[in-house]
Amino acid sequence: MLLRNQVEWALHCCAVMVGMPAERFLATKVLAEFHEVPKEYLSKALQSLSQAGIIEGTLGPNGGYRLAKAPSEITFLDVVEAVEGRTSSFACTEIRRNNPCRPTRMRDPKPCAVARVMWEADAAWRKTLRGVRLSDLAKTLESDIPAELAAKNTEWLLARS
Amino acid sequence: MLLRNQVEWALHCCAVMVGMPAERFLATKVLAEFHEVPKEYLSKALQSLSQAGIIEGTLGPNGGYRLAKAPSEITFLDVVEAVEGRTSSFACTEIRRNNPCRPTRMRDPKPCAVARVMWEADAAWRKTLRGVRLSDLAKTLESDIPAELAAKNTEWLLARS
DNA sequence: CGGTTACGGATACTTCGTATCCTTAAACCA
DNA sequence: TGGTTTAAGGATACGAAGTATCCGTAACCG
Ligand code: SF4
Ligand code: SF4
Repeated sequence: MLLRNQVEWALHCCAVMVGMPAERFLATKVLAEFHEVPKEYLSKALQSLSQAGIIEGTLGPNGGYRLAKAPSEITFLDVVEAVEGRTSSFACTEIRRNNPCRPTRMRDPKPCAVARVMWEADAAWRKTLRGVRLSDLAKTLESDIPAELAAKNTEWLLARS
Repeated sequence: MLLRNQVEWALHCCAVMVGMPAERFLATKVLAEFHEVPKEYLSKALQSLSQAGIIEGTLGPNGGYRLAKAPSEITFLDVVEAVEGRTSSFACTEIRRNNPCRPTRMRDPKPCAVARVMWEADAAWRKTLRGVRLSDLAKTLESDIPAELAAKNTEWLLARS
């Protein structure tokens, strides 16, 4: 069970956008070159984010994407679910219905104990992701990344928009 | 991102074994017929559980598998990790190293902020699974499943061992 | 108008989960 | 002792899903 690498790309792109001056758009091409990932494929991830209302895009020269909301209004879960989907990691096939002893017309009042536990774990995973916002990430990166490098990154990105 | 359905099978097989009288072995063939899943493929999942020390197998007629430990000593996480693996759901490709502005010889003191959050969420998922034991599951099933059906299941399974 | 960009559909490639088959070795039984 | 049953594990085929690329369209800009 592995998350798509688009999740990583999407999160990094968001991290980059948080550091950009408001109203400025970043083109897919620039983001792809910055991370050295295939432009066309990264585009799909950004489209997912756009569709989810996390970022917004504009066309034409100087076009691209920017955050559609305040960084404090965007959680990790928003980003992850936009590209990975909202379905639980545990899929229930209802194999208990195959039980040969079970009366054919028996009704299942509720999801079985196994599924409930697995879904609870999935909820805990999502709760953790929902608890971290892009604004939190920005603050962490501020102390993680040397100010000099951060400035150089912003400059590099803006020069190509 | 989806767990293999072997996880579901493994958990259900464990649930069944908890209800069996101690020392009795259940053959792969019987477990497969009970759940209506392919015997040869289910066998792989059971082998994983066996290798993880969760169940133990014996050969020959009346052979099969049984729990290797007390139900209170086996957690959901043990079962899930045995078949699904212990690697985190978030794989870090270290794409921050591709940053063209980054000094080539720069050392990364620690995993970046993005990865730390994702791994924290993964830890929360595992923590939830570690908190539920097979003995807990047995207790829940006891109130979920009519006693009559439970008895019939046990009888059906024992008759074929 | 021509160039740039997001957008979305279609398509190929690659990886991984699913499933089956076969052989070996151990345990049991007649 | 020899034949049967079963777990164990390697090899292989198949299918689904993730990865990646290509192309046409529509919007934006100078
Ligand atoms: S986990 Fe429970 S609800 Fe899901 S298929 Fe198995 S028995 Fe049914
Ligand atoms: S998540 Fe962080 S550590 Fe992992 S690849 Fe991205 S930048 Fe590197």
